[in-house]
Amino acid sequence: MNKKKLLLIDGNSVAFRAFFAMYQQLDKFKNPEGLHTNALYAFKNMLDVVLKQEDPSHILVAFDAGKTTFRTAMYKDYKGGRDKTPAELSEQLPYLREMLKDMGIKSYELANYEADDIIGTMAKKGVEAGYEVAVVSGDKDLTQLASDHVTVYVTKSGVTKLEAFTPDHMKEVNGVTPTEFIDMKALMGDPSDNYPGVAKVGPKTASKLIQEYGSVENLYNHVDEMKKSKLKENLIASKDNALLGKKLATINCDSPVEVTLDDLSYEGSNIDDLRRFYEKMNFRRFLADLAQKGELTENKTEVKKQDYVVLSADNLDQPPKAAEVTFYLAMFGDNYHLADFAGFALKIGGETFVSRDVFLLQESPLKGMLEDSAVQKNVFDLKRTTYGLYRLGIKAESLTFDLLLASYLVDNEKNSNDLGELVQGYDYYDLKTDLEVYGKGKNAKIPADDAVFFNHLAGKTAAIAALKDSLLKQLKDHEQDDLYDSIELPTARVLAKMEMNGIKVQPSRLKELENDFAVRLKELEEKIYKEAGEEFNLNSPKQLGVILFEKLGLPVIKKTKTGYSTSVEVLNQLKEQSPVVSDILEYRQISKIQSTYVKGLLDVIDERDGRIHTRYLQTLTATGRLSSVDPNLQNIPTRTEEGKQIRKAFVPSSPDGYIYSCDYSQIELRVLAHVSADPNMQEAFKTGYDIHAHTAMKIFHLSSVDEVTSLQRRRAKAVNFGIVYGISDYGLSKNLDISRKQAKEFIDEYFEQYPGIQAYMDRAVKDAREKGYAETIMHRRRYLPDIHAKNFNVRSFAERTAINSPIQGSAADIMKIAMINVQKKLDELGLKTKMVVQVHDELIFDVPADELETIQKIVPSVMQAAVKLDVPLVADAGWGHDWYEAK
DNA sequence: GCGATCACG
DNA sequence: ACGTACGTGATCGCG
Repeated sequence: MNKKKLLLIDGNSVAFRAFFAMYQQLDKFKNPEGLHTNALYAFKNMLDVVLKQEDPSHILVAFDAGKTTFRTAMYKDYKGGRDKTPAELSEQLPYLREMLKDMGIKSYELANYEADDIIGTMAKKGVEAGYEVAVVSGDKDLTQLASDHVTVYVTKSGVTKLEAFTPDHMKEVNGVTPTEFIDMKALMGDPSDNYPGVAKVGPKTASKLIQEYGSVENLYNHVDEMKKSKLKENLIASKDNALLGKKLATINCDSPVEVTLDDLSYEGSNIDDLRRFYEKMNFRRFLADLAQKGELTENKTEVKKQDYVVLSADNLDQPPKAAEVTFYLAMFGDNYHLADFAGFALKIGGETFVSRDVFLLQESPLKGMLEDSAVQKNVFDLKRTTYGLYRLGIKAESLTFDLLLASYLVDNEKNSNDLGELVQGYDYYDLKTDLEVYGKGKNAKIPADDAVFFNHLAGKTAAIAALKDSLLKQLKDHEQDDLYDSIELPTARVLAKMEMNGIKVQPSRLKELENDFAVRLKELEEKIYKEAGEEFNLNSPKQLGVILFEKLGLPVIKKTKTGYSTSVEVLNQLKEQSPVVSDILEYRQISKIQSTYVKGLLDVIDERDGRIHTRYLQTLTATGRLSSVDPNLQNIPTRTEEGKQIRKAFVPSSPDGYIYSCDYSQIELRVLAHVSADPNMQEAFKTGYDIHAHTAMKIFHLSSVDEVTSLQRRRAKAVNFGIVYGISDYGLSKNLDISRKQAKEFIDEYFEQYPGIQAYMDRAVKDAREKGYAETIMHRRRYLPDIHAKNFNVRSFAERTAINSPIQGSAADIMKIAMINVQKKLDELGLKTKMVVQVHDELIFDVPADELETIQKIVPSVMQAAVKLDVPLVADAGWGHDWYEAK
């Protein structure tokens, strides 16, 4: 291949990003000599992504040579006031160069010049010589180099995601061309490089000015013609700053670099050197990758060969008796309610038994073992395993270790439903991923070759057994053993039962709705076509946009990446201008209900028992909440009357029975009152006030809750919600459709009235910064590496998450405890009532008529007693002959 | 396979 | 000045 592609990497800035991208792993990534290795590791990950994406013929990684450069000669404070590079990072830099060398990649630095100048110079040379050039950096300074033949990639959240800056993209982001971006920077200044620019000029103003005048110089040629304004004064006052800024911001593309393009030719790694380097750094992951690559080119060096015995009807008595076994039940596909069985593996001590024939499990030696509570079972995915065995008529007992749950608690980011992938996160490489063994998409299948499949199955039990102790230790170190033993494991068992129960659905009620909605949709459709003057696909936002904004000429309120936005928010603002808009809104609403709920639910009723069996995902969310899939029963409509009708189809299993619903009142705000220890908010809950009215009274300075108007209450409610989300004046103003200034006043007054809340928010952010994670009342963690991000938006998002996660997550903890306790009570009392659905703060039960009274007594009280907070927990109940009535 | 949209807490 | 609310899943059109 003759393609000439030059890859230029800004070594310092990418290393810096790499370091902070894996900052929370700092202590984990150390080689045996105590050298930190996290930046090296992340840098290598970035290189892999870029090498694959760009497939360069030539590569250079440029480094800064030292503190003094031609820029410091111009302006001595250039890059002054910067924090010193952390020692944990600088110690890695020499090894970074060593790694690059082993990878066959040239490093280069030049006295008096920055890496940027080297890159600019080589990019220029490259383009002149007919190369396509790709530049990778951790900051945006280099984007000024973008041109027809130069694409600048800037790392985004972490280092393996890259944002491509082409001239077009520059124009979109900044409104100016890459070269004009220099002028923009000159006006704005750059706080991180420590030069000032013009007072009060940020990106918006700078972009506008440069779009108008083209350059700093031309701007100053015409500055006298500008209307009198503060901006004009500031521009004139800072002329020298702006001109200096331009010099500092301009990359020198004619630096005296001594390397030639030919020097940069990339021929690939020196595998032996690289292997030695990985060994020195203890990069087992990369070592495994090297081994796998070897597998592709040389003869097959399989993953570790497992020893196993194939079980059949003839040797079922062979597995020995034991107090502890590791068991894996293989089903093909995610939905274990319906998935085909594929086989199983059973590891007892050093022996592993495998088979494709899951019906062997129904034979007494194996069934007896699985149902024997004296035999502890280690598994991967307790709920899936329990459900699969239940389908085989086996009531599994003593599933006491679940690697999936343990790993989710230790670090939910490292978690995966694919065991092979999960264990790699724990440096275990003797198991392939399901993706590798089964394949992807519609080509995926269980391998026909026994040797391959059995090895994979046996490998799974080996991996579970191998990681058990380490995971248990990590749980202990995190003070999470109680969360694991007393909350997650029992919750999994409760959820398995709820999934088995399912909820009864009356298809006739959905069919009626289907017909009604079909008629209404048809009418609306015809009306809209008439109003629009033509037929089009109403479900296509693209086609709808053309009709509304081009044909009917309505004003464009918001744009999306792909075109006009036609969301509810936008359409609501256009309602007055054209009658067709209201009809479209109505069509959208009905159509959503029809396709997602009426048709969607009809499709998933189990014909065998007339019920819907959702699956709860227990190890998915970042906060500890559950999610519900196939179908999602946690978003059944409730806000509109048409939508609510869906709930009439959810019925008790006996005709005279009840659907009983019990939900926590304001659980998140109560958690906030508890964790913040704010006396005023605690007082409001202890007194039993309507919390939103109480907040309104406080922030609007009323003397009693009776004086609160409904508008004031609505606004106070929005503020309360906003607080839980990590409020901003902008978000609140948008939500309430008020000015940003007014929103800010509400927030300020709120903090005044509830001083503990502000303190909580500050503490939440500070704690997250120090510990690297946020934590719930039950010690559930959420890691927040972005809390150290330099990018304002990325960091702000992490800060809001640090505030929200303990609140949302603690509420989730509480609900899980409640579910366990309620189920325990149902069992103790031998009730036939079934817990059937959980919707975050609400539990739904299928209750026989004669148990209603008992349920009313026990459910709210057990929920309220789930944990003891500094404010009371309150649960409200409702019931009726279907879900609609149970409110 | 992804973005836009909209359903829920 | 920066540009935002927190957490989810299903459906549709479109490339």
